[in-house]
Amino acid sequence: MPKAYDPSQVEERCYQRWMEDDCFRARVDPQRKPFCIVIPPPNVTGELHMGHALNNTLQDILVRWRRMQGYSVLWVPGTDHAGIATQHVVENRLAEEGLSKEQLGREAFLKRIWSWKEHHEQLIVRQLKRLGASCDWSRLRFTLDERCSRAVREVFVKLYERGLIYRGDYIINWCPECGTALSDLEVEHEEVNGFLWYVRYPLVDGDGEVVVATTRPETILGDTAVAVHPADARYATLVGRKVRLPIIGREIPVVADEAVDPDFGTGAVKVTPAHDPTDFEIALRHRLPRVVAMDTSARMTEAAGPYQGMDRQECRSKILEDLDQQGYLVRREPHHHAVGHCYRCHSVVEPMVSKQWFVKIKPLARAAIEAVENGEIRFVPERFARIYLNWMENLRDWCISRQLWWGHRIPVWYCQECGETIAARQDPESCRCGSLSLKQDPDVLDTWFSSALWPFSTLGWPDSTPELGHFYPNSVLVTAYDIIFFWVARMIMMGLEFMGSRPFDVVLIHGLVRDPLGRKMSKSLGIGIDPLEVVEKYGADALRYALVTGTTPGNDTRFHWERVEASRNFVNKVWNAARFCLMQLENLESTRPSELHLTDRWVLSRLQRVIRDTTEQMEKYQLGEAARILYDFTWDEFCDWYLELVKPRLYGRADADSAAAARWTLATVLRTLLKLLHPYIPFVTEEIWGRMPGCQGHLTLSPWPTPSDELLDEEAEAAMNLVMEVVRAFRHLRSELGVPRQAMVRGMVRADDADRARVIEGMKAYVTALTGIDPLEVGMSSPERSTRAAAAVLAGAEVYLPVPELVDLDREIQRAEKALARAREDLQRSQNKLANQDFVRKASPEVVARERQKAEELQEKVSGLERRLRLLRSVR
RNA sequence: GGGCGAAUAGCUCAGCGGGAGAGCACCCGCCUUACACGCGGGGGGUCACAGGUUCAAAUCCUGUUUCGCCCA
Repeated sequence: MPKAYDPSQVEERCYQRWMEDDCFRARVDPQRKPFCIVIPPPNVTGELHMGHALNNTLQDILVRWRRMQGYSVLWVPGTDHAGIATQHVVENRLAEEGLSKEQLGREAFLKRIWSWKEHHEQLIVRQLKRLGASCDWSRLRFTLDERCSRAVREVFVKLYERGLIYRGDYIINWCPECGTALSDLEVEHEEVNGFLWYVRYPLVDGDGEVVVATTRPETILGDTAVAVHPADARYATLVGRKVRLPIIGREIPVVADEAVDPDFGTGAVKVTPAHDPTDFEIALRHRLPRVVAMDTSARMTEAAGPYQGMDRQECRSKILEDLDQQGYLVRREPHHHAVGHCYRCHSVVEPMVSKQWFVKIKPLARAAIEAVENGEIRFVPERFARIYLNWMENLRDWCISRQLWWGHRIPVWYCQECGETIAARQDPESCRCGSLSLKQDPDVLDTWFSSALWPFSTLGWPDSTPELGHFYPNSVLVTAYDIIFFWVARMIMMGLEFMGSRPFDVVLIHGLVRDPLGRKMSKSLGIGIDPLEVVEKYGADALRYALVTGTTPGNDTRFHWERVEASRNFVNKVWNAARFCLMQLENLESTRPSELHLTDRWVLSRLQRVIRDTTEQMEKYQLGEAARILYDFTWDEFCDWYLELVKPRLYGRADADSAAAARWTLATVLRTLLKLLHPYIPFVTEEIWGRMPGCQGHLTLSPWPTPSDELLDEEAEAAMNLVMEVVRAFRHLRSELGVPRQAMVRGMVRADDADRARVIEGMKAYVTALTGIDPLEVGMSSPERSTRAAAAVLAGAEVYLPVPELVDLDREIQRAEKALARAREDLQRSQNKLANQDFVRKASPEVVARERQKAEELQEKVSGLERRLRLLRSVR
């Protein structure tokens, strides 16, 4: 076994063995409780980033843990076709070859994307395997594969039949760059410093005028009214009159509408129904016409008169110039406002009237709100439930059509003869009217429409498969908070609508992985760190451990190489602890020895608590906290204390029974620790497991430990606490006095009572082994010449190091005084508490008992220090 | 404008009603036959601020400040 653990020699081979033995295959077993997670499908656009690494590590921890607990576990892997993003990337590739998708044609272009998809899907699967993800690979899905597509059609048609999907002319967000409509969610609002322009609109009758303020002067060309607030006295006389649009001269009415904010600008606003959502609503109320002044490539239309053909930027500058020249521009003031940008290409989005397909959201949202309100679906941490509800409660209809080629083609056909609209599960051959001339809608669906079905489409829906019956609802959904609205909310709506029940019990939310400076990792900024690079350098176990420790659900984390290094060190620590154990375990006795040593009883007792605490934390999804408990126990108690304590029994010529008990304990603790650690660091633990005598099969399929009450041993824990205190005291004194490490020195322990004396007497050899104190005298009275010794006073015992040549009496007095002052202070505080009747009456009995014990110990310490000081002062 | 989060050791962060913690960094001493990816010892914090609730507050409530995020 090599001295340092080398993940590159282990991990891939290890994963291969799991696959060969089919460890991750899910089986529908009604006898066992199901545990099912569907992966948040990564986009086939690219490769995995650090966020995916975190997301999948969390899932894998849960899945491995439940599998060991005996659940029938299914983790469904898969990828997402990511409409806009993937089409974009492939289009860019084409552009490099000097080609456009139009030149290629729809079919050929789609073929290109499919081959892109094949390549990236493979890449992603490989990456997930490198991370250790224990998915059931036989069930790999893709949002655009045949099964998922069937589910999409089924849902679309059903919603259409139920009147929950409709097509119509409404204001949508248009990205001129991507050439498609976007949903409200796909628009990112960014604060920009722009201007507010004040423009004069002369009255048609008489010589008055209205001044309106606008941030988008080019939309003047689409104005069909001016609106004021009905209660605004300034404009009361103007309502019902007409103004003339500057430059193009169209006459438009002044209307009164509640939607106008009298405090914005002049209180009079221009109304551009075809290019602004609020104005669109106003126009409906006042039956105003819509003038489309800009087309889908953000160029001005015929309606823009002299500006026709200009793009929006150009038009804005030109019209401002013209307005100014013709005396219509009153003034301009700096204005800070939010402008919508496309979440994919980042160009400015234009609100625009357009014929699109929508999902009526209100009826679906109602049930989705209720499911979270009544606790059917639980968010961890809980605060995300409020965020979810807040958003769900004021939703607008969901625009689902996209002017793309890559995606689920909308299953709707239009009859070229009678104009009938047909939504169908199977491609129809003919119309009801008998016509064969049907044309399918050219658009595709929003990617999130198909991801919304993921929890059941991956299990075979709309067929009623055994998987669907067993694994739906899913147990947990693990995802970052940034797609709660995009994805989680929509899955809940669709699950409730089509399965009649929630898609999952728990939504476990995690944060984003940021760079060391707290910036969002971004490939374009060159500050992304490739998880595979980390895996290659430090191993997957180290990366996994680094990602989940020191984090708490829902909070962002920064990626630090030092943390990975620390995790690598931990993995190595486990490896070496095991190496030590395995060197001792050649002749493993599998039966429990009749007699256990104090140290055995102690470590076994502590182990029971660790089993209980880790499991409890995991049940609460506190995976970072569980990892911390395991780290502390493994490193501090098991390695630093137990392994050192056990050496004399194994190396020395101690009796065979004791050595056998030691080996049994080593094996027991190590075996249990490997199990507990396995969900976090699956590779190294499995590798060690494979080398342990008496461990059969795969660790990953072995049962999760349960704590045994019979091994809990408070007496042993108390005794060991005293021993450890004594050891620490000796080490401290040696270090303080500068006694060289190699030098054996005499030491004494005076115990306050016989029990304690017996404990230390019994552990003499071990104290010596750990401290280099030899001989060690244990008694109940102060040693002779103790004034010439350095001393430490503990609760119930004193420790002496008689090295007269190194002891400075004044320094000893000082040390004792300092310790006494501190002990007295602590004692006082404790006594005050206990003297408080309210405390004794109201605090829980355990707390009071603990406080009493603490006061007692402090009293012992104070008395001891007082004795010590009297003595020291008397000889001075 | 509405909502959410953060503020704890030099740095990065856990802890979230009863003894201030970890990793890294720092200081001292060690190649002690599992591990220098290590071992032993040590220093370092009015837990942002101001009120309140409570026998008890870093932890709960209210307000303030600073930073970040989401929605409109």
